[in-house]
Amino acid sequence: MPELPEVETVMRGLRARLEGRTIARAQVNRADLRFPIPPGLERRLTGAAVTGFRRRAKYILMRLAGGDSVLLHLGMSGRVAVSPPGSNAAPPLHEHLVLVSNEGWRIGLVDPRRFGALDLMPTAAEDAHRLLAGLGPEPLDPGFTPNRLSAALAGKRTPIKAALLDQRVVAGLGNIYVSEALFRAAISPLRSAHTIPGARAGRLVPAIQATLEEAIAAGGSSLRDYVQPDGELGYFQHAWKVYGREGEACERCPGAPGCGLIRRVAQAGRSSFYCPRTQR
DNA sequence: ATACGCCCCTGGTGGC
DNA sequence: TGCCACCAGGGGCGTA
Repeated sequence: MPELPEVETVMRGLRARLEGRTIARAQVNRADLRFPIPPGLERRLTGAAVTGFRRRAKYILMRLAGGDSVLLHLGMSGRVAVSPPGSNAAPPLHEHLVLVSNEGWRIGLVDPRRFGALDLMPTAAEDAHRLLAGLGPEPLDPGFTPNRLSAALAGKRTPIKAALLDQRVVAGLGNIYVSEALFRAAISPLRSAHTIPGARAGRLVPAIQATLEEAIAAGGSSLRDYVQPDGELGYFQHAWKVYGREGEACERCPGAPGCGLIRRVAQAGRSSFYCPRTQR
């Protein structure tokens, strides 16, 4: 799915077409996503002025004049398709929500697997929403420090890979960027989380931040169904050092004697990629 | 509290 | 060409 960089890219695409505009038309085509789209959403959106956007973890929040916020989560396969006024291409399959702005831009939420979600809540209570309430720190905020991460990992016997996927520890990382950040920090995904606090956390925090910032600058990673809202592909997938590179030589040790090849292991049912020689 | 397996759902890919 | 197993960016739930 869209992880933090992809969600950030999608949020910016929505902002460019909807912030300061009005939703002229809203249509729900299919309500049974991860949980049902609230029955009142269509009516609440129609005619609403959009005042702003915010991202929290992998969630997008769209604020409406009048005090409500729409929560959008893309799940594994969700994407947003934005098309300009006058384009009359056939709507894509699995387009569950369509918005048309007062300027005629068409915004479709497409999600084949329907693991995504839409909800409606008062803007003042955004952070109290059950899906947002337990989230850990934003990795790109100043509050995400080695000390904060160390405190969250202290005493955890679980592998660092699983700990970083836990949205209560840090919010917004997913399977791709955890592998990439651990490579950058030269830490094995198999290492127990309680051994990270200290110097390793000092490497890991900037590694997570640099990985995410570079991915955002590249428009995210494109694979399977992810494209930016304007239809362009993100291109960070070309910068992956380990994800999806099983059997290739690690770029930190190509050709070196005893050079390890990138290895794939399953942890908690998800693939982790790492270089067994340089990641310890 | 914590950790793991399983489930939600559709589609793409590669092997036979 | 067809069929089938397996895999996929998330996350919540029940069970130990």
